[in-house]
Amino acid sequence: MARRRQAVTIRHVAADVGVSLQTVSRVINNEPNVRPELKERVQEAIARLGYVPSIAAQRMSGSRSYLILALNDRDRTIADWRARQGTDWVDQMLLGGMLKCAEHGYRMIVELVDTHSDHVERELLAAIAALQPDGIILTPPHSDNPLIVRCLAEQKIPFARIGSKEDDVGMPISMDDEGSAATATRYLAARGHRRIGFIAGAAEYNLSGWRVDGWQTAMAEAGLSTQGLLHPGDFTYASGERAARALLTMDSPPTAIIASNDQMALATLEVARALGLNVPEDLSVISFDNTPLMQFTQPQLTAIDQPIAATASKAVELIIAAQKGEGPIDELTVIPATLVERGSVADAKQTVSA
Amino acid sequence: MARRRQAVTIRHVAADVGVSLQTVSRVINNEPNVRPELKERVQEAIARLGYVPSIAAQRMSGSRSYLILALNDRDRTIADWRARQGTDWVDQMLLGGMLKCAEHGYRMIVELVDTHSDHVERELLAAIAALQPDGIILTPPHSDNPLIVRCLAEQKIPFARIGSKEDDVGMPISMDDEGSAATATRYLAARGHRRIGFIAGAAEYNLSGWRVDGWQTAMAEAGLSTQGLLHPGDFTYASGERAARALLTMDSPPTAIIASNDQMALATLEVARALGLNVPEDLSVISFDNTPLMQFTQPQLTAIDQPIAATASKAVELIIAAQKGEGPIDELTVIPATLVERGSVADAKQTVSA
DNA sequence: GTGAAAGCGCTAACAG
DNA sequence: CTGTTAGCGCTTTCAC
Repeated sequence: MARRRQAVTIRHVAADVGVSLQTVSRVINNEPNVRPELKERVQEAIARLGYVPSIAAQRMSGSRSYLILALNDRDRTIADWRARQGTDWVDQMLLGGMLKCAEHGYRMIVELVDTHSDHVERELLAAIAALQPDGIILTPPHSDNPLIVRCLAEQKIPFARIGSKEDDVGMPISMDDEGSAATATRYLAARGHRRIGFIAGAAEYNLSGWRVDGWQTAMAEAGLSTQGLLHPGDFTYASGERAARALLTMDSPPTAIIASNDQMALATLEVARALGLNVPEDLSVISFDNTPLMQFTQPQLTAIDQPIAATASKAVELIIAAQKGEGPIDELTVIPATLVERGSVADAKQTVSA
Repeated sequence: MARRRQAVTIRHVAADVGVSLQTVSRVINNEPNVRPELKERVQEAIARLGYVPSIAAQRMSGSRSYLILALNDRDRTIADWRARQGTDWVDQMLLGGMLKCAEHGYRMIVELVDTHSDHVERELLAAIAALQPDGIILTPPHSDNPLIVRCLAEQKIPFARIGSKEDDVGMPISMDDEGSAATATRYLAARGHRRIGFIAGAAEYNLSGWRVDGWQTAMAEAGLSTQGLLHPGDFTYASGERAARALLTMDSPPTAIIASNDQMALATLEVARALGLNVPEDLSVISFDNTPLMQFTQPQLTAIDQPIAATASKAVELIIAAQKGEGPIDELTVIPATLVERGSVADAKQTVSA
């Protein structure tokens, strides 16, 4: 393979304009101390010559790499891709994150890391050493993985923690899990539901707990009991099936169920069907995440939409700001989630008791 | 921001073992001229110190960048992401391409380029100058965009052309569009269908034509006429709707329709419903692509599955091989596609005529 | 087989 | 305000 060299370098530009490399460098990086007139001439030459700085060289000389790593959990991500169930988490991250990166001349690289591996740190350090990214975006469940978080803190790389509320290190961004769970609960209560079941997500994800909290808060607000109405799950279809079956076969079963993700909501739909319950007439269902499938179920599912793109976009902004020396923003950023109304919720039937 | 430097460099390793930088470099790159015993000691030190070469530095000194660019059409990709219809093209590319990259120590960067822009070349050149990738994967419709192809050929960067059959420059890889269209057609013919309609894809994509070719070939084989059974489309739902309506309202309409992508198949389903036709009893439908949604339509759609992951994986292999100086493989690589049987195809009804 | 020297394209630090 | 100098970490020559 022929050794490929930069076609046009800072040198060419400098020679063309008749200034030093430094001046060109200053113009590129929008630094002060260049006369407007000169700056303009340099910019003209850059455009005319089609000069684009080499990221590798910029990184080498100790400046930015213009690279942001988006760290996702290896097993879960690959499983989602293989399953082809329409889970578009990565797409939404790219939509929000990558486009925001592009606005600032950055690139986003998706990196998969096994959160359970005993050498997470080594994997991470290797990626950092190889790429020298300017920032890292952690997604659940990495966002609260102490090994990863500590490792990054030591490296002094700005990092955003999506789905985390820990503000000890890094920049936490939550999608308002608690608030949106409460919203869903209130929405059901307003329709007359008194017994609202809740299927929790994997305990490994902190957001699972917040969703439960939101439900409990709203239930308490409405003066409703949660006794026996909470069932654990782990985000898988199978766990949703077990939970839904347990909830729907109990004495005085719930008339509405909130599932902590789409797969478990899908399972709930199926269990209801098997039990001869019509959705939404006999059972209202609300799911979390709102992946594309939710528009194609029978009936279409009312769901809490996770603002993944907006969150990823915000994460990139925070990183770039931190990188500019504006210091990491360690207060929690909350991106609001919304309830998408579809066809899986109906008013509760009139109770027989007076 | 503190100027971040490599924690452990080739220098540390060299000093640790007591050899020159050169020797360490040779070991890293698996080059000859290092005694096995020495090589082992160096490798041990690398592992112990946790040394990982800096990609930026490697690129700087004229070697590989270990970066592969996956070029997708900006508008279409963003539209798909925004629509949240479950189109998982990018995911499947990552699944196949990124994992294959990882096997070889490469990274894949997704890059969006507007194929219609009059400065495609400038955009492309800018990405190349900035990233200095070792190879580029072109996806439709970029794969046959003469501006892009010529530009890359001049840059002497190995590039794969997914969905192309042009072997003039670059490495073409097709997903057997013609063959799989023929497969679908034969599958329907074997079930007694004599009038099989075909909705073509956007003319801008060469593969649209190949799919038509495959259909025509198989129809001819079976001694069936294609007269009036071909209708243009452009991959959008709206165009599928128009085409399906035209086909189904003609005199002696088709009893089966093959749509060149999922959106148009979805539209066909809807038009059939509007026309009071039951699928599959009155009309059989086969779609192309097999995005996740196809499992959730009513009925589930029988579809030709596009082996995107396998294709992307192959593209990465070709690039890495070419990069190693094994020279570009310019013969067409064909990745076989398969027909996924679901519920949208039934035997043709007995014709009334004896 | 192994090592020393030079330089990739850029920026930080310092002079002027 | 502008230019000069000295590397960043690595690989390529080219000696030995």
